[in-house]
Amino acid sequence: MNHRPFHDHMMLISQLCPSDAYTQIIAQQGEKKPRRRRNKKNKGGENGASSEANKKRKLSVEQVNLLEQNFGNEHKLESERKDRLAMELGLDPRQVAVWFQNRRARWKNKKLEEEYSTLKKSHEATLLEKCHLESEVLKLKDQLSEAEKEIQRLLQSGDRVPSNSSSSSQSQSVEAMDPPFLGDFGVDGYDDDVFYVPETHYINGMEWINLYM
Amino acid sequence: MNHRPFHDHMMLISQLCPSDAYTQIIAQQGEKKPRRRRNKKNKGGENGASSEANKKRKLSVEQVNLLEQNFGNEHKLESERKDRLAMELGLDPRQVAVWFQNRRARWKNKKLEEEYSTLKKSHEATLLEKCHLESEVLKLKDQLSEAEKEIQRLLQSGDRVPSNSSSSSQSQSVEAMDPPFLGDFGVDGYDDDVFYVPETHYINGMEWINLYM
DNA sequence: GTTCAAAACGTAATTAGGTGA
DNA sequence: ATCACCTAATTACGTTTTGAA
Repeated sequence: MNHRPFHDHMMLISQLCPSDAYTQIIAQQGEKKPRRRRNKKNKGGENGASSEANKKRKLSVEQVNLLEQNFGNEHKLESERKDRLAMELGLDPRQVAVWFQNRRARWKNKKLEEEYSTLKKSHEATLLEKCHLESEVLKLKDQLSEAEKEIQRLLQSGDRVPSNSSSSSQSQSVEAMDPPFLGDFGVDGYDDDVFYVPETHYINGMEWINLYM
Repeated sequence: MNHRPFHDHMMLISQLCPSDAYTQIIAQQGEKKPRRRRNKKNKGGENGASSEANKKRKLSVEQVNLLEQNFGNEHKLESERKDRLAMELGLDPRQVAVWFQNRRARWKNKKLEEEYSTLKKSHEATLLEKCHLESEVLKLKDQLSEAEKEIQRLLQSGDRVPSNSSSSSQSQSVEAMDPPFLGDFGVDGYDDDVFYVPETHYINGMEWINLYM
């Protein structure tokens, strides 16, 4: 065992002297919401705890638990909270800050993944609906052509009926409706005959709204 | 300046004995695609160049360039290549390996983001198509109902025409057509009277389009 | 079935660049 | 106009998983 080329020397000497370095922190700003920045002076003695020979990667589970808990409450970390946490955990405030930074980065990635799979589901559902609609369109076109045939038949069989008053010219107007909007987009195959919306009304569906909520 | 609390102690004790270790590598597997893992024996002296007092985080641009170039060719890194690269770059083979690992991780994230935006575009396009289809359906239903009305009119005005032979029962079948496929899926809202919603009226300001542009 | 080096994963820490008070 | 903090990218370490011998 121990086939690690370099490093592997002196790990986890762990934190020596946890005292000190948390002395001048905690007090000194009484505002409600400094909201951000400019909280401490904190120059001079940076650091402290853990000077020479500090190799301890990996925080303990309790430390991580507390950090996670705090992260759950609020992803941002004000100085006050940072210093309090650092003290409670026996860590350098800088470490706490770093932990939060990294945690936010991780969270962002995870969120991206979640959004991806959500979007994917949504996309698949929409594709299905699109299929439904396509077959619906086919069905309706079929029915329509049947109806047109029927009309032709009726007109021929009893061809002294003069009552073609209003809407018999529709069979032609099907292809020549003005597009209400969306003059041209990248979407092909809809360049003319877009969206219709003549005398009919209503709207339907609205399921798409779910996609955004 | 220099307010870095910890670390900064002996990093990279680095590679001593640079000799050897490239002796038994190169040869010895004649397969085309070992595909993964298990390439070399390569125990013992890792390392390469760059020795004492090595503070250098951050690889030089040339180093990164060469690494990137190699990564572009192939994301996987066989021991042979690793050792060759390490030698050329004056790095520890382990550093090269780590660099590749991290690079792969980065690449994965970037790919995710790309796929996300691709999927998103696709999704939006599909939504548009779906909208088109929905209006198409409305249009057809409108036309169909007009046609049905026309048929009724014709039947009534010339009501001694006995030629209702084949397809005159259609006026009812509008709502009761068997779905061509997709008997039932997880998609709700299509169970009955799909998309029709009789005389109601519409609206749709179409402001939703703003959500995508 | 066991072994074990490399891949994969998770995360700590550093650096650089940007921002606001 | 410095200072504290942020994001993003990097480097490296530690642990777990994996697959070929």
